Amino acid sequence: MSHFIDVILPIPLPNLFTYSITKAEAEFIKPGMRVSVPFGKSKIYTALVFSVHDKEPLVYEAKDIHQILDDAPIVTNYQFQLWQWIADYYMCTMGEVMRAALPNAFILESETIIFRNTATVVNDSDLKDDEFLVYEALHHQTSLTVQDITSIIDKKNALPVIKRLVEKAIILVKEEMFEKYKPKMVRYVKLHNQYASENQLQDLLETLSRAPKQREIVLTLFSISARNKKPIKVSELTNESNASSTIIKSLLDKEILEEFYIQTDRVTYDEAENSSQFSLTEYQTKTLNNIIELFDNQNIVLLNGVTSSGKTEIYIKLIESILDTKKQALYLLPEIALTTQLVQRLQDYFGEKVAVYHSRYSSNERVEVWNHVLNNSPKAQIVIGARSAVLLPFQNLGLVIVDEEHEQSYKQFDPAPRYHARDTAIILASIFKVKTLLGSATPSLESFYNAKQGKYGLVELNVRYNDVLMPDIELIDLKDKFKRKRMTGHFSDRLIDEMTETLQEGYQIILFQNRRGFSPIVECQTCGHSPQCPNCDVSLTYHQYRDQLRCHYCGYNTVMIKTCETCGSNILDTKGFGTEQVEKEVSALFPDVKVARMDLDSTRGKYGYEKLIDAFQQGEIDVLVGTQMLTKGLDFRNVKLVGVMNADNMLNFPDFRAHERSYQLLVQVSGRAGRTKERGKVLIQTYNPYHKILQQVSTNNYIEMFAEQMNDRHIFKYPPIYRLIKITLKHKDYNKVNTGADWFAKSLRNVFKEHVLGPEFPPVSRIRNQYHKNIMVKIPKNQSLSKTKEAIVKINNSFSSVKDFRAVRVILNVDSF
DNA sequence: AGCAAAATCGAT
DNA sequence: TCGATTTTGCTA
Repeated sequence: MSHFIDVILPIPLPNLFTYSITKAEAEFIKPGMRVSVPFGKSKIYTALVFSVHDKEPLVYEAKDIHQILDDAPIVTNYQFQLWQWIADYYMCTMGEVMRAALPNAFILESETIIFRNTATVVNDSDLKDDEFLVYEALHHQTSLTVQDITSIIDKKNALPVIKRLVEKAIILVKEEMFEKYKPKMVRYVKLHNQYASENQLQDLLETLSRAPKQREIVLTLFSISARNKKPIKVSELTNESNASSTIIKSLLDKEILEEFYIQTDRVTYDEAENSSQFSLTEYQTKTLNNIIELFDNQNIVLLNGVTSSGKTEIYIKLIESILDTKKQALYLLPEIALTTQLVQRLQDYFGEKVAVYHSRYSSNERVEVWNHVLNNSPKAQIVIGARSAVLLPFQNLGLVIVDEEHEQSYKQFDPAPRYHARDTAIILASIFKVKTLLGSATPSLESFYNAKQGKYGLVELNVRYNDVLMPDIELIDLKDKFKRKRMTGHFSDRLIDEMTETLQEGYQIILFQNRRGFSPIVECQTCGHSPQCPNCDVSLTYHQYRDQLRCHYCGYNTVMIKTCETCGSNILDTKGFGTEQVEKEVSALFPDVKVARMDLDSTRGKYGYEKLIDAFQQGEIDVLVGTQMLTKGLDFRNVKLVGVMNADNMLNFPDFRAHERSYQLLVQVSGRAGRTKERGKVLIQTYNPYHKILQQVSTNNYIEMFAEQMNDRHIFKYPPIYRLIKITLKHKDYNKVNTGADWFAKSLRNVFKEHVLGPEFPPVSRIRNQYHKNIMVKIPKNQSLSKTKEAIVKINNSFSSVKDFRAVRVILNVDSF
C-alpha cells in the first residue's frame, strides 16, 4: 500500500497538496510536523503536514517529499481547529494562517546556488558579455546566489543568463535549504581537568607567577566559582578581571582553561528581588468574586472598569487561580500597551512563569517562546502578548484575558488573515472549553451589546484605585477663544493657565494631538498649490526636525521646498498642525520646561519607546506631547493635567465608528490624568463644544453614548446589529478599478439587494500608485453567514474569470474595522 | 507566492 | 525584427 500526506504550504492557495511518502515515513510523520517539499519548477518549500493517509490522488501523480524537518509536531491539533476557523471565518487560506502563526524561522525556503562546472572546458569567445561576467566571477568565488548575479550583470532579471549558462554546461545550479533558527550558545570556561587536584593547582599558580595577568584571571575564576556554584560565562570573567579576550585565549591555548558552550534562552528573566505580593481592595475583591461567579454560567465575561480602577490586579489574581489548577493562561494586550512596566509587574509577581510574545521580538526569540508554550514548559505558564500570541501552540489552556478589548489594533489589517484577536481568542477559549475575560474602560459597542443581550456576563467597576476621583473634564470652545483673541498659537488661555499652575505644583502634563509631523498641508499663499505625494492621493506632511516633506502612507519623502513648485512664489503657508508643532509651541511658551514628543517618528528603534516612557516616569520630562500612542495603558503617577489640542479631526473622520472611537480615545487619554492622590484635570479644545460625544466624554456617560450610537447603528444597519464584509479592489489603472468595482457591486446587488453599499473611493483613493475602491456587504443577523460568504466567493470567482478584471486585486475583509 | 511560457511592447 | 517587459497559467 502506498502512503500520502496532505500538506499546507505557506502561500495563498486554497487547497492542500498531496505528496507521496514511504511506509517508514508514514509511520514516523504526524500531523503538525514540518516537511520540505518540492513545489513548482525548482523551489523547495516548508510545508506543514495536515494529515497522513493512503488515498492516492486520481488526477495527478504525487511527488515525493524532500525531507522531514521535525522529530515531533510543532503545531497542535487545537491549533489546526483554530486555524480552520480563522480560514473559514475570515475568508483566507490555511497557508495564510500558517504564515501568520508560525515564527518566520520555522518557514525555511530554498535558495538557488550557482557553481562552476569544472568538467566543461570553456572557450571565452563562446560567451556573451554578461555570461562572461558571471563565468569570471566564479573564478573568484566558489558559489553565487541569484541575487549576486543580478548585481554582477546589473540587470533586473538574471534568470535568462543563468539558464543559458546551464544549457552550455558552464555552470551547475543547486537548491539549498538554510536552517533559520539558531540556538543561542554562550561560551563558558572552567579550569582544565589536569588541575583538578590541590597540588596541581599550587604548581599552576607557581608557574604563572611570572605572568601576573594570567594569574589574576585564574584567581578571579576561583573567587567567582566560590561565590556561586554555577558555570562561569566568559563574559562574566572578562568583566570581573578586566582581562582582554587575548589573555583568555592564551590561557585556553596553554590548556590551563577549557571552554565549553551551553545553549541558552534569548529571552531571560532577571530574578526579582522581592516577589511583590499585594492584596486587592474591597472593590477589587468584590469584582473578582463577581467575575468568578458569572463564569459559572457564562463563558465570556466583560469587565467594564473605569481607567485606573486596578483591572490588572484583578487579572493577576484570576491568572493565579488558574495556575493553581496547573493550566496555562493567555493575557492579550494591544501591541503598544505591552510595555516593560506591565511585563515587569507580572514577572515580579509570577517570576519566570511569564513568557512574552510580540512583534518586536526577533524571529529566534519567537521560536523559543513557541517551543516553551508547545512543551507546556514551566517558563510559559502565563503568556502575555499582542495579537499574534493568540496563535501560539497552547497545550493546556485554562483562561484567556483580553485587556483593552475595544482596541482596534486587535484586528489585523494587512496581510491576510485579517483576524480579530479578541474574537479569535474567544474561539480559542471555546476550543479548550475555558473562560474568556474581556476588559476595558470603554468597551466596544460589540462587546457591551453582547453583554446587554446576555451573551456575555457583565461586571462593572466604577471606582478608581485608592478612591481617586475621576478627572475633571473641561471643554474649551476654540471658536470663541479665537474670536476673543485668547489664543497663543494652538493654545487657549485656559490651557496655558492650567499648564502654568500644574508645572508650578511640580506635576507633569500630557498633551494629545492625534497627528504627527509639523503640519499636514503646505500651501502656497499665491496660487494655493500644495505639494502632493507622487504615489498616493494625499498632501505631504511637513516634518520640521528633518526639514522634510513626507507621505504617511507610502513613506515617500523629499526636502522641504523653499518656493512653490508651480508658481515659484516663496510665501508658503502651513495648514493644520501635528505633534512637532505642539512641541515647538510648548518650548516657546515655557522656555524652562523640558518637553518631549512621543509618536512614530520619535520612537524608532527597539527601545526608543521605552526610553521615552522611562524618562517621563523619572521626571526628566515635564511635558509629553504625543499621538494616540500615549493613550494605551500607560501608568504615569505624576501626571495631573491632560490637554487635548483638537478633538475635532477625529470626530469628523468619515467612518461609522468615528464617534465610538473618539469617545474611547478621549476617555482613555483623560484617564492618564490624576492617577494617584490629586484629582486630575483634562482640557479638551474643540470647535464643537456641544458635540454630543464631547458632552458624553466630559460627563463620563458611557451609557448614553452607547444608547445613542446603537441607535445610529440600528438606523444605518451597521455592526453590531449587522455584520459587515468589506471588499476592496486594487489596481494601478483607475478605469479598471472603477469598471471592476461596478461589475462586482452589481453582481452582489443581484443577491443581497439593498444590503450592498458602494462602490466608493476611500478618503485616500490612491496608495502606492494603486487605486482603491470599496464595496460593503451588510449582513442582517438572521442571514446565514456561511451562505453569504459562499455567494461572495462565487461572485469573486466569476469576477476573476473575466479577462479584463483578472489583474484587479480583490481583498475580502470580514468584520472590517 | 514564484516561476516560466506566452503575449505584448518598443526601439532599431 | 529581436529583445525586453508584462500578462497568464500552474504548482500536487
